[in-house]
Parts: sequence; structure tokens; C-alpha cells
Amino acid sequence: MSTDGSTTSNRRATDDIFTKVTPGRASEMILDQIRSLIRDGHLKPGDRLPSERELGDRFGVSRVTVREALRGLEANAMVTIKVGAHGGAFVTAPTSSRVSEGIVDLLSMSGLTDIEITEARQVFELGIIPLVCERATEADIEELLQICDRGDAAAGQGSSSMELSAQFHTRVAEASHNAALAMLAEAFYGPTLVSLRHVQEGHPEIGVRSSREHRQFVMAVKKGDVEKATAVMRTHLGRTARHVKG
Amino acid sequence: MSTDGSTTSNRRATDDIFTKVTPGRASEMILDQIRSLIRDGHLKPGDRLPSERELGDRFGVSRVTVREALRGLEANAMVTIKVGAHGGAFVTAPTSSRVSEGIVDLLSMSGLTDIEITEARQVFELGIIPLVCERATEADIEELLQICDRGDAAAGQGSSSMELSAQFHTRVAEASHNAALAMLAEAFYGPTLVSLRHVQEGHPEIGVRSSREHRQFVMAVKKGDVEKATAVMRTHLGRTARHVKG
DNA sequence: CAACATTTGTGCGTATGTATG
DNA sequence: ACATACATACGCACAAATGTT
Repeated sequence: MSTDGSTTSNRRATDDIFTKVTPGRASEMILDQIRSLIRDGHLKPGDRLPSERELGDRFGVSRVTVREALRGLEANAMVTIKVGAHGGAFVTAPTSSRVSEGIVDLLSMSGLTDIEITEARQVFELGIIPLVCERATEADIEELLQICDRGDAAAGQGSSSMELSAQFHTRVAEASHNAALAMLAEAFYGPTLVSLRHVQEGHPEIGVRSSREHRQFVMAVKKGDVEKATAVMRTHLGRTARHVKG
Repeated sequence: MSTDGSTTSNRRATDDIFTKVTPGRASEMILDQIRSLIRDGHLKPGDRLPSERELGDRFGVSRVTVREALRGLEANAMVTIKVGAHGGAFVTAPTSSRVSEGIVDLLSMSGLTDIEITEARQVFELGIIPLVCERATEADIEELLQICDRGDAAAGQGSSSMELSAQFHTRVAEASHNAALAMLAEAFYGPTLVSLRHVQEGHPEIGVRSSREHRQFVMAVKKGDVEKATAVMRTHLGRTARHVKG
């Protein structure tokens, strides 16, 4: 995606045989330029870009063109645009949830099958267990147990524990104390990708079972027993996977 | 990537039957609408959207507004816009490389440390080994060995084997025969994320060593020896990780 | 001081025309 | 001829700051 463009149009006498380079889209060049500024740190999160009109002047283009560039940046969540007196385009702080949201978007668009995603999830979630066992703090364990409690309560009244399950697994990943892994977990368990939601409906007893396994897992982590934790998680995920395939 | 969210959100939990007519931006509504059509399969990859003018007529907005919507879709790689006589906006087939490219974009924007990314890569790459051992075909093995050969040749003349290494690891992930996993691998080894590039420079002998380990790994996979393959890969990745940290 | 009105800066949308592939 | 890309020019809507009652 790039465009480049340099030579101004002087296609008269000195026809440059080099650089055929179609000027490309102006809006895209502006987009690239601003994006570079953000990437290189010249524009930090929270900074406000000049107004459309001023940008138009500076780049030598019209406001429409600037707006199109801003639309692109906005679509990629690099800026947020506010209207009003002191509005404008502000560089957004990239929150982890935004990133994982983006990943979800991409994944859901990519024509992956449920089976593939479920499998990837398994690989991922089993892989982080050693890290989790090694690094989980008291607070991590505590919170995970609380989620288990809530899961039990929800299962008791037949309420959907699917959401809590997602929360549990996400929280487990956070216990790896690695933002990249936490992000991926969030993406995998994001609301868009839960093609598993219907699984739960017909089988409310699964909730109880899951909750028990969750708790077993936490206890294993607490003891630092990687083997046990992995084993528990494997069967836990395995059953879920089987429901997906069937 | 991205999308959704943000600006002018007036998300009422309860959808009133009478929806506000001017909820937010016209361009965004159009974007959402077209995106839904793509997601739901009413617009399939390769399909051509109506022209700006016609879309403008249908939605009751001006061409500029339509264009902004298209820019958003284009920024998210959902459509590609071609100019010219039979140009227009075409729904793009989501290639896996596009997706992973998007993930790279997000990751590079997310302020993750090299250490975190390297670690995630390790988790992920060790996790797929069982799948790879189980599913790798003759062709997979063959191609991997070819990459090893090229690696040896490159290392022989001191050329940078970093790229080949990335290629190797990506190809390994492909041997899992799971598109989701292949995508993630591609993302992790994308050109933007190789914070390891400089590692290689000062230590050309590493290339030779890596290549040897690559070959060992392939042989283990060929025999279906998960244990051995995992062990080899673990030390291989471990050393790389150490270089990152130091 | 509080409630209301005005100003001002900003983005959002429209309409029309030209250039270009 | 037909499509996008861009410029120009204009008006509107919105939100915060500021002035006024």
C-alpha cells in the first residue's frame, strides 16, 4: 500500500523516462506521513493534530483530501476525531483491548473455520501454562478463584456461564504477565469469536463441570504444578473442542 | 483491523423501535452497512460495489460521503478501489498475509516490548510442534529442507540468513495445516517485528548454528518425534531470546 | 452566584467542476 | 463514455468557552 509520488507533473519537454510513478493518491500520502509521525513518536498519544483546514494548507491539498486521510487513520484506530469547539483529531493511546479487537476483526474476516480457531486457542492456552505457573501472583490466584465462585453461582441458577468462562481464560492469560499473550487471549475470547455460545445453551450441566475444572486448574497453578495444570486444561479444552466439531 | 467503535457512540442498550435518524456520521453508517453486507456474505470477495454516484443516490448522500466510507473500508482492507473505466470498489478476498499484516500493524502500535513478543513467539511456536509432527506431509518436509539448504548457502557467504530463518519458522507453522496458526506465525515473523535483525549482524556464526538446528528439527519432525523436535526448538528459540534480552 | 445566551472553532455534509486512467 | 481523485466553495451541526442577565 504505498504510493509514493514525487515528481510534479511536468510531462512536457523533459519527459522523465525514469520514475513513471503515478502520483498516487494524495490522501494516502498524507495518511502515510501522519502514520509515520505517530509510529516514530513525533506524535504521541493524546496529541492533537492541526485542524482539517490547517492540515489542508500545510499539505497543499483540500480539506476533503485531508478528511479522507483522517478517515483512514480513524479506521485503523490511530486517531479519534472529536467535533466541537476544541475538537479535532487526537492520537489515540493504543489500548490492549483495542488491539485485540482489531485482531478479532481480522480473524473473523479471514474465513477461518471454527475448528482452526479452536485449535489455535488450544495451542495457545496450553503453551502459556508454564509461564502462568511460574509467574502467577497471590492476587492472580485470588481473582481467578473469585471468578470460579461467580461461575458456581451462575451455574446454580442455570444462568449462562459462558461469559464467565471467557473471563476466566482471559484472566489466566493475564497471569502470564505478558501483555502480548494477554492480548491474544482477549482476542480469542472476544465476543465476536465465541462461535461456541450455542454450545452452552443445550447443556447447562457443562457449566458446573467447567467450573470444577477451572478450580482444579487454579489449584494446580497455585502449587506450581505445571504437569497437573496442563493436564486439567487439556481435558477441559478438549471437551469444548469436541462440542465445536460435533 | 479495527473498526468499530469509537467516535460518537450513542449506544443505547435497548434498541428502541424508533431508531434515531441521525445517530452519528453518515459515512460511518454507510461503512457499517457495507461491512455488514460483506460479513454476512451478501457481498462476496470479488464483487464490485456500485459506483460512488449510485451509492450516493441509494443512500441519499453525496459522493464525498460515500468516498469517506469507502476509505474506511479500504483502510481495513475490506475493499480495494480501482480507478479507471471499469474501476470501482471491489470486495477483497482476505488473504492470510493481509490478515497477519494487520496484526503486525496492531502489534507494532501496541507498545509491546521485544521481550514480550519474543516470549509469545516461543509459546506459540513450541505449542504447534505436536500438530506439526502429526500432520507434516512429505512436501512440507521437503520444502523445509530446501530452506535449510538455502540457509547454509547464505551462511557460507556471510549473507544475512535472518530472512530465511523467518521463512523457515513461518513454513513450519504452515505445516500445522491450520490457517489460524500459520497466520499468527506470519504475523510474529513479519518484517516489522524483527527486532532481532541487529542481533544477527555481529554474530554471523549464529547463522550456521541456527541452520544446523533447523535441520535437526526437521529430521525430528520427519520421524514424528515430538519430544526431540520440541527440545531442539526450545534451545534454538531460547538462545535467540537471550540475545534479545541482552 | 446560577442560569441562560452568544461567540467561536471545529468537524460534517453538499454541490459543482476539472483532471486522469 | 465512465469511473475515481481532487479542488473549490458554501452552509450546517455541534460542543466548549465566554459573556450576559
